[in-house]
Amino acid sequence: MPRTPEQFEEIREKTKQKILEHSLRLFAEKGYHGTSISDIAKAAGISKGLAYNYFESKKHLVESIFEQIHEISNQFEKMIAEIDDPYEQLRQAIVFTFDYMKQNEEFWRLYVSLAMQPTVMDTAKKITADFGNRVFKMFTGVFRKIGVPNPKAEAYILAGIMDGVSLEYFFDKENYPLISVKNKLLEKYSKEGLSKLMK
Amino acid sequence: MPRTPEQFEEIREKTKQKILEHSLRLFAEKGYHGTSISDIAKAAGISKGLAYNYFESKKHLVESIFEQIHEISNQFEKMIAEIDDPYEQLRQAIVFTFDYMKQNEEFWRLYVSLAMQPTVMDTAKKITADFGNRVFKMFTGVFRKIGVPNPKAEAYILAGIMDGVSLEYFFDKENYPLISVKNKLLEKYSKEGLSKLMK
Amino acid sequence: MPRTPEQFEEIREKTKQKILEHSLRLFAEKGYHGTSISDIAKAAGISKGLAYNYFESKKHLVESIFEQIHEISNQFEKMIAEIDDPYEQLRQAIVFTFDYMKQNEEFWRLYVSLAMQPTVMDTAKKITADFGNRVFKMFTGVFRKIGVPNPKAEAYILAGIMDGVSLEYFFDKENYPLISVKNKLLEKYSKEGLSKLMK
Amino acid sequence: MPRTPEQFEEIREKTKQKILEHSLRLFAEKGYHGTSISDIAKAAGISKGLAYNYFESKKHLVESIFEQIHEISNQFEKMIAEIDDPYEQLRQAIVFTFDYMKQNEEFWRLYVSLAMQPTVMDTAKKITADFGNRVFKMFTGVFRKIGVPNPKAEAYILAGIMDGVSLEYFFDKENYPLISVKNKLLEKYSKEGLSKLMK
DNA sequence: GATGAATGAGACTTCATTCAT
DNA sequence: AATGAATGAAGTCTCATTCAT
Repeated sequence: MPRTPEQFEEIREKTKQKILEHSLRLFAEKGYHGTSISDIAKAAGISKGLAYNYFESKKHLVESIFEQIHEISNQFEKMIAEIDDPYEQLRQAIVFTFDYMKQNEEFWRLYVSLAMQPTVMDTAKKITADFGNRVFKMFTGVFRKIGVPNPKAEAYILAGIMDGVSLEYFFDKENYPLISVKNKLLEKYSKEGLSKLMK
Repeated sequence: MPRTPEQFEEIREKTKQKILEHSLRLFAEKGYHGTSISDIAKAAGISKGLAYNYFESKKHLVESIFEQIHEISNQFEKMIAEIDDPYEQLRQAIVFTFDYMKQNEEFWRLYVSLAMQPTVMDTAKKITADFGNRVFKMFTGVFRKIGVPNPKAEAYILAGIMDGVSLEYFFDKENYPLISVKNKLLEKYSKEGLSKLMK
Repeated sequence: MPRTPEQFEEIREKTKQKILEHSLRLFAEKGYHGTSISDIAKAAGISKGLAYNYFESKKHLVESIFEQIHEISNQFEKMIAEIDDPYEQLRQAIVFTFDYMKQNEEFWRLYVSLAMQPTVMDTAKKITADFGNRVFKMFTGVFRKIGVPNPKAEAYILAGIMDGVSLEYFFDKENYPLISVKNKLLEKYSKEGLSKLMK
Repeated sequence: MPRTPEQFEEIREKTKQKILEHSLRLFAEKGYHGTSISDIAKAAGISKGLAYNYFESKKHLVESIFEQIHEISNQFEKMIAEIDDPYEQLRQAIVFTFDYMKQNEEFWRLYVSLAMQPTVMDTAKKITADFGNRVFKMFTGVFRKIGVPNPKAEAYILAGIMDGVSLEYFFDKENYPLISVKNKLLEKYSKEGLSKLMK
């Protein structure tokens, strides 16, 4: 009994997801160079050859993972766009970042570890840059609306904080006081916090 | 007649420096995994074998480079220790970080790119953690002296900013408004900036 | 369609045998250190890389070969155990050794050449020691049954003869009077030979 | 004050001896391939370059060591030649072998471990063969004089015993009952021992 | 006589990728 | 769709030997 095209499609999708899942985990755990296609295939319970049926190359595979960032980017922008109050926008941006970081550790870790790797990925660089730009523009807009002086610099700093905090959190997850840092940031970037600065 | 020990020492020192220099550059440019000993030897104008006369492995080589961070760490601490006024301490810390970043781009870039790599280096991790701790303690002390609420969180945030800014600067050096960000930070962490927050 | 597991198994077995065969020959001919994986691969008509699909290192490869000694050891013991008469046991032991030596020259040569190499193989040492012990115990038992004075020393001497004769035979196969030596030994260790000694 | 030619000669001789000594030790301990010229130079307290001033190559060095066997050979033959009684000749040959083995362990160990190595040394092979032949001829002569049947085979066996015992002794020095084996052999090859066989 | 920096060939090993089935 | 044997390039590292001083 031959499978219907739909069944084939389903199998393909499932297998693809399995590969993505395990390679994300392994890349995050052992690094891009520390993870071989063999490792991934074994973890995903498929043959090495099959992996190439789904992804052209190791690079394409990691880039595929990386492209998830688009989705995040979209979610993020959509969420922000639905809010009117710029202070609330900031609050949600911070909350989202911290939540996402905690809930998608593997992805975030991979993202952080690869973004700085030269050579590995031109595409990744572009994707990262694109994401960075969108976030940055969003922040700039918000700060401008609020009326902060030099909103661009302020946006770069907030973006920097987000990146820096991620970096350090992943560097030493056990000891990082994530909640206390988050609260402090929410306070700093609240209406009260910002208005103090503007006096 | 053999060369004198001093002559040998001089040769060794020179060659060692040449290797360190070129490997720093290449690691920063193409990443640790993207740079082979062969590349380094070629760049340094020596044979592959000779590199191993100076560094027992590729890992040891990169660790050697990494250990410069101790020196920076010491410079940094010493400089800060010589200042009494906590506001001035903060100011100098920020200035130092930005200056160092600009003047030692290659090293800083390598540092940032390796610190997040799993697998590669236990030593690097330890060195990085150590450096991070020292900076963090220093910041905490300063903020406590100033009387900021929750000085620990404040220290983590400032450390995060430094890391995040570095990250983003190196990610897109051409377009990053380093000076404007630096000034904004100096303003935020000046006596006036901080006292506004504490009201 | 992928090959069936059986087909894969068959391929693996064939290739593995090919590698073992050629490496045994080369190790015996040119010594362990004188034979590179490259040599073996070339001889076996496979790529260097493939050799590592079958044996995780050069050491493991030679150890794999070496482990054949277990089989010999077992054959030897089984054969001896099936005989009741101790004189016949001795006779068969001698015959077996000489026959095996002639029929498995390469293996025997490798065995002899490696057993004495320091450094190369801890495993080989253990295997060799184990084999030696079993043979030695067997001989001791036989001599004790026969009632020879100091059966232990006698066993050590017989074992020594076997090793020494192998050594010298392989050292100069062309000229070694293997048959005449064998006969002499059979005579010495026959019922008549031994009973003369005990008078 | 320039050195006299004699002084130079003395220095040369001393240094040469030092190199020979340490390389013998290291070769015996770690094997020929496991010992580098660097190791030897370090152990002998000289520079790598200097070693090449004394020995053309690593091969030549080990061959130089090997040539000591000539001396032994000569000592051995001279000693035997001075004895008239063939039984006493055998006795002394056995005693000499065991004594030499104990007193020159390193050399003997190297000899045993290298004699079987293919590739390494053509010269060593020749030297070894030469030594073997002389011993063998001597034994044959003795057995012929005594009137043993098939003196050649008997000589091969005795030579084999000597080699085999050495091999096994060095393989597990701690546990080898060298004295008891030696006594047994002296007994076997004494006038009484041999005459029993000839009845 | 003496040094040790420097070379370069070659060894072992890994791994992304291909391909016959 | 699926397998895993097979390839081959490239990488790390070692070491006998040379050579300028």
